[in-house]
Amino acid sequence: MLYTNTSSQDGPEGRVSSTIGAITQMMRSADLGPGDQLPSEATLSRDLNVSRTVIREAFRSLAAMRLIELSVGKRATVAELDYAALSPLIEHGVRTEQISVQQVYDVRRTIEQRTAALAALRRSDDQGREILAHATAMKVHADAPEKIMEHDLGFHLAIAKAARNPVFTLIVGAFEGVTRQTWPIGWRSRKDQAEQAIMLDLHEAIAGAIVEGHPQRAADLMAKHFDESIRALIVAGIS
Amino acid sequence: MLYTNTSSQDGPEGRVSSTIGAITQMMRSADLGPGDQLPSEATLSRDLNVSRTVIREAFRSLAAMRLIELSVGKRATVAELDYAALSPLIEHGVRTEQISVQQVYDVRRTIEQRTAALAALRRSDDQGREILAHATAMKVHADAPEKIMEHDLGFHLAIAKAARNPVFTLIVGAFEGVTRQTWPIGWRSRKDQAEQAIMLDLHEAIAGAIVEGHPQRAADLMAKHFDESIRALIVAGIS
DNA sequence: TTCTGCTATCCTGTATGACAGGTTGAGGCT
DNA sequence: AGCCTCAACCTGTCATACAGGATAGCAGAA
Repeated sequence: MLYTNTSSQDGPEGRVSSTIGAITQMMRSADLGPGDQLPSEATLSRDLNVSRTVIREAFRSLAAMRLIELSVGKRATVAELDYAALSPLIEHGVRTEQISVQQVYDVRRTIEQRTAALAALRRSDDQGREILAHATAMKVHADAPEKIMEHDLGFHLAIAKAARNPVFTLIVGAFEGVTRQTWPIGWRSRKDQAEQAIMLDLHEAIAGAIVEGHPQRAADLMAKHFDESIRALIVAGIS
Repeated sequence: MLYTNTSSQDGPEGRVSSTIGAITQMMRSADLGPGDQLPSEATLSRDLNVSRTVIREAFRSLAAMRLIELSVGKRATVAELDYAALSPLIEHGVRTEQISVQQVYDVRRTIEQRTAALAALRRSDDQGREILAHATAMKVHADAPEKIMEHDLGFHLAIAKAARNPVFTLIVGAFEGVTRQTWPIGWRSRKDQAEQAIMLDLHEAIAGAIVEGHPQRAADLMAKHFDESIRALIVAGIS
């Protein structure tokens, strides 16, 4: 009495895929929002006529796509958007040489010109302060590249958040992993302190333009910043 | 003799997460590229001292993130970049009202201005022909909105591919699902044939600028196109 | 009566064994 | 040499079992 399942037709991609579809459709029908609970694995197993194994693999898939969140002992919940969701994919593309670092920086340049302009228009006071704080912190820790990098990443992410469009945040977050791997290379290629100071000053200038509400200036400075960063990476021999 | 596993420390996130890390690191160490095979589930189960269950859930997660590809009977292989990888995440964000349609279009406007300019600079002859073909096909099927939409989607994706930066393709592809759901609304809001003709002409003009190699003109026309599309959605009451 | 602590219950994480069915390569037959 | 068959391997799914986290409800103490 193995297959009692002749009634539900599996798509050509197997039961797990069908189940993923069924669960997403169920979320849609029930109009579940972030934080809402999904049925338990056992319940879904009964309702969809598949084993708990299949439900679990479907859950894992949905969790990997950041549509739901799993935690032990508790039911699965609908997930909030997470800016880190896309990082693994981009890192994989770069590692397998399907994406070059320069291509990543070209996209960042395009996106962040816009986030800088939007941030200048839409930032809250708190967001303005946070952006400025990251920029000044970068200068303070001038001898600790690790800390400079963290504040640099925080700087760009804070600008994306201040642009008040979560899709931009998502995209900027997607590049954080790759940036973390390539940043030290670019930093080392800026040989003397003068070159390093130029980069730090640029960050401060961008923060200033955003805080003072000059979108065009913020965008232009951001473009300049990326031109300079890309140049530094080329000097270091990054393709 | 249940837990023989005291040697390998599980991270605080459970064995599946640790195993995902171990597998990605293994791919890195072995320098696996797209198409290369991973070890079998049984082998990994032995090597990593976890059950096949854990290996399978880790594989499902990696497959959901599009880092690997699974197929029955064959071993898992390292995946090529797939422009459709991000669609589910964006759709989820829109469905749960964490992202608005206008925010999606603002990002598309930003990105596709750039892809249009790059396409004008870098397109191959074949790519130019394909872009133009989509634009003219949209006019031919003027009475079949379904077909117009498909050629519209193909048009924008072809431009992204002609820009020769897979990250742009990835991002443009991410919005295909959402666009497919909102496109008909925008189309219906263009009441008379004159308004519809404007949109079709714009596509043809963009294709022309790309084929003739005018990046600035292509970008400007693309911006105009999105301004018009966003206006049409606002008229239709899309927030 | 209200607060506290314990327990029964539900739920997820992991392991194990079993079997159906797809895939592939090694031999053997023509 | 070319083709065919089959055994070995591999993934997909199911059933069952148990450890341990989470939680509500009940009982006892203040």
